[in-house]
Amino acid sequence: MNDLSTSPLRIYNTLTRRKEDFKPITPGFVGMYVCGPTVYGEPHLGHARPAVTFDLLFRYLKHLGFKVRYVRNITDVGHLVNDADAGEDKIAKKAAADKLEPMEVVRYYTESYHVAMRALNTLTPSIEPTATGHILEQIEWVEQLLKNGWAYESNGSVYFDVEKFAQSHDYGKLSGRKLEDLLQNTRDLDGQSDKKHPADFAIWKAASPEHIMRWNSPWGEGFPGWHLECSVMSTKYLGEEFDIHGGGMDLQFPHHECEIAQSVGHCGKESVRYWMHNNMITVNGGQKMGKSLGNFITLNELFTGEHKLLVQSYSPMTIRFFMLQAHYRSTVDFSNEALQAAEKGYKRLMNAYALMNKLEHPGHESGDKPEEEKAIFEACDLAYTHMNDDLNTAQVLADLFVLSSKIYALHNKQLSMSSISKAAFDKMGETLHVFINEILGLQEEAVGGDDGVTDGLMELVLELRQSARANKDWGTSDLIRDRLKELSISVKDGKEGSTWSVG
RNA sequence: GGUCGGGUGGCCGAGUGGCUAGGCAGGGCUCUGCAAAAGCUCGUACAGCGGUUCGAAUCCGCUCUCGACCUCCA
Repeated sequence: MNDLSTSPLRIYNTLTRRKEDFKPITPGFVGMYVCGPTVYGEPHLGHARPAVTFDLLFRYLKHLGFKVRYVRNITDVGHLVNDADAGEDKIAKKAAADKLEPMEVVRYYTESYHVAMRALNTLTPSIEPTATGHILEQIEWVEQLLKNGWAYESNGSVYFDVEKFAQSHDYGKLSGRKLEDLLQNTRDLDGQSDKKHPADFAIWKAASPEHIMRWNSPWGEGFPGWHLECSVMSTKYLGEEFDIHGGGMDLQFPHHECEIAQSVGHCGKESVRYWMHNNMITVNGGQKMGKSLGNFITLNELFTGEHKLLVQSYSPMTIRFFMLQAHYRSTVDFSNEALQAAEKGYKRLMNAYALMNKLEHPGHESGDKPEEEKAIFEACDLAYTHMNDDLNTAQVLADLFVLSSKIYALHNKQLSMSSISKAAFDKMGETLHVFINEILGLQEEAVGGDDGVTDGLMELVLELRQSARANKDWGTSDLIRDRLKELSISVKDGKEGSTWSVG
């Protein structure tokens, strides 16, 4: 385990609205639960943000030496369309429209989600439970909540009694809401509900005749209320008390608020120690992304460039880098200009990293430029300091760019290797490796074969070109460079010979 | 309307009382057969108006503006 004594990991807890030192319930172990996707459509930018944010946390916690169990659910039942007509189950509607079984829809989009998440280099969660796989457990929770007096049955549905709960508990503490305010805003709306109080929420919902996703229960055929699955599955796999619960800010209310109420109602205590919420994604200058606005971009469209708002394609790593350049609690705005900037920045960083691995240090124990030495050690330390400060990846990347500059300078002989010690050189390489690969999850984008054939061929081509250059045969030399350029291979001539890269 | 969170240089985006964020784009210089890359360097920003302070992008108030959530419901 790394030494945390200098600066402990601090994370922002939505519950307290403060950054807190992270201390796991069981030393050495961390349980984290993150709200995953509802699989009724193509994965889009909105899916990428929490996935990357909590992948980052997962990676960092593991790097710090914790044994982490990361649970991210797949919601595959009973989802309503909220950007179209109200009152329709998203998955059921999609299934009806395409004449498919609901589970065919679920299967298809779960796979799409996994493919996109792999492309973004997110690690597979330890457990990825589905709501449909936990119907029995959810029914048991409903029964327990009824038994504990926190719920009531009404026409085949079961509702959580928020009004009663609020009398003895602070319902709304997570999102800063008050029950009275909620009442005010709901009073004049549809009063034909089975609910006693407008703020009550369904934990079991009776299925209407046309509803195709339905299960038997003590209250008749129906399906579980959507807040329930997360409470049930998180506590099943992480225990009645666990460390971190994450998700998008949009889920704070009502979803996470309801989870708290359910957990208290069922377990007699709150389950979650640290609530973490990533901010949302906007498009083209702060517009929210929505199908109705015509700026809804799926990840696949981003990867291929096939969308009317996109002037080019953007690779998965560009997207990941772009999101990491912002802090996870800030909104991040997508535009072609911003993405192109990110693409270049990403390549600059990765190129520096590749050069680092080719550089060799003679081995002397002290350098003759103490200020360079100091700058390197400082940047390496700051990377950890900034990461520990609520995962401030924007600053971490800035620190890594400081190191990048040193590497380029060393590579171009603008900075002599004699300037820095072996220790500084090694520290720099180690820091870059750990942060880029392990923590930030950035990787070289796969191009061509990695069987050594491409490398060998390029070596040969560049050797031939080098001999042409030695003969001042600029025609041949430039022809080779131009033709390679047409194949998207850039050749750069340096003092120590030429290097090539794709893109 | 209610609750909460934002508005930073050409673009993106850190930063919460005084010290260079960083990336991209642009100008200059160096290197270079040319090109590219890279290094050095320049720009000197903090929505507006007041206030607190020796000193504010950073704290307080007001205004403007953007966004999230706010019946049913994953």
